Amino acid sequence: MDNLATLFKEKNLKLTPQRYAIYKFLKSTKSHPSAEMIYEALRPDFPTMSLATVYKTVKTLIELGLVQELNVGEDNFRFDANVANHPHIVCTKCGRVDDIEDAVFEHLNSEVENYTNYKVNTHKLYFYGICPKCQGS
Amino acid sequence: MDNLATLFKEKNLKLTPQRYAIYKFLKSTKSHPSAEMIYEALRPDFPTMSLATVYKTVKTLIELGLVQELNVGEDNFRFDANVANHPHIVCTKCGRVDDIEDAVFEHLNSEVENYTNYKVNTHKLYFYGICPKCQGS
DNA sequence: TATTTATAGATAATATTTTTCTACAAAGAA
DNA sequence: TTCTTTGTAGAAAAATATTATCTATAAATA
Ligand SMILES: [Mn+2]
Ligand SMILES: [Mn+2]
Ligand SMILES: [Zn+2]
Ligand SMILES: [Zn+2]
Repeated sequence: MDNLATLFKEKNLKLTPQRYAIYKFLKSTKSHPSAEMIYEALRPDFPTMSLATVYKTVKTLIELGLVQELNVGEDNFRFDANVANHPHIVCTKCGRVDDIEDAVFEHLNSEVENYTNYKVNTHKLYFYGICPKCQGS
Repeated sequence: MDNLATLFKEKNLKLTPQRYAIYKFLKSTKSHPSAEMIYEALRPDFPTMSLATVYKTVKTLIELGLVQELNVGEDNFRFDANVANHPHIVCTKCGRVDDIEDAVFEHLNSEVENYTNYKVNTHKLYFYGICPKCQGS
């Protein structure tokens, strides 16, 4: 979090309270929130902060390589402060998005180069199923 | 294409020229067009057709199981008349979306169940890279 | 023929995200 | 400290993709 100030300074960006709070919140959660969810979560502490600030900030954080964007097929984006490429799973019943821990699929990139003439750089992998909580009900 | 008429009749849906043309176009192409691209492609033959009709028709086709929706991370959806679950690759330079032929990743669903408590039903897998044409330039 | 039903197209509405504008505050220079 | 520059928050408007509403029409049905 200290190198955060350094990184912002390097890019001539200001580490404002709003930016700091949004990044800290994303770092603290595994819920993969949308812009709206970030906005609601920080509203108690930042009642004057606008949704546009959330959007502008996550965009800044993405450009800095501090956050990645997930597109699980909803009508909005979700954000993740874990910038390593890792797979996610979406509960099709309640909508929650979880990490799949310890599962590594990086070998898929080179594997798939046998089936295409593309130069493959990365991939996005989303699983869909029913979460433990929804399996009960 | 004959069972198409039967299927529509079963569901009390009318196989209108617009619907037929949209489905036929999707069947004929491997370009994974967006609604806008479908609209533009059919405009010469259907100059009065509205974009709303394209949206309503692809939705209908999806409900019938004749078309699937792709979300490669752009600001819009793309559509595919190949409804089998198959992986795609996106050129990050020119934006084209191609099938990855013959590569099967269905085993991933059960494989990933070892790493999560979810009941896994399906997945979406998108690769990103540079297409042969863009590698040249 | 008369009537019902589905739908194309026009238009308005919705939702998400981006842009514009302005006042302000932090940082830097004098 | 004062002056000046620069970056940004927030408000509001705009842009974009998609969906819903409404009506005339044409096909299907009675
Ligand atoms: Mn994650
Ligand atoms: Mn395809
Ligand atoms: Zn659930
Ligand atoms: Zn390309």
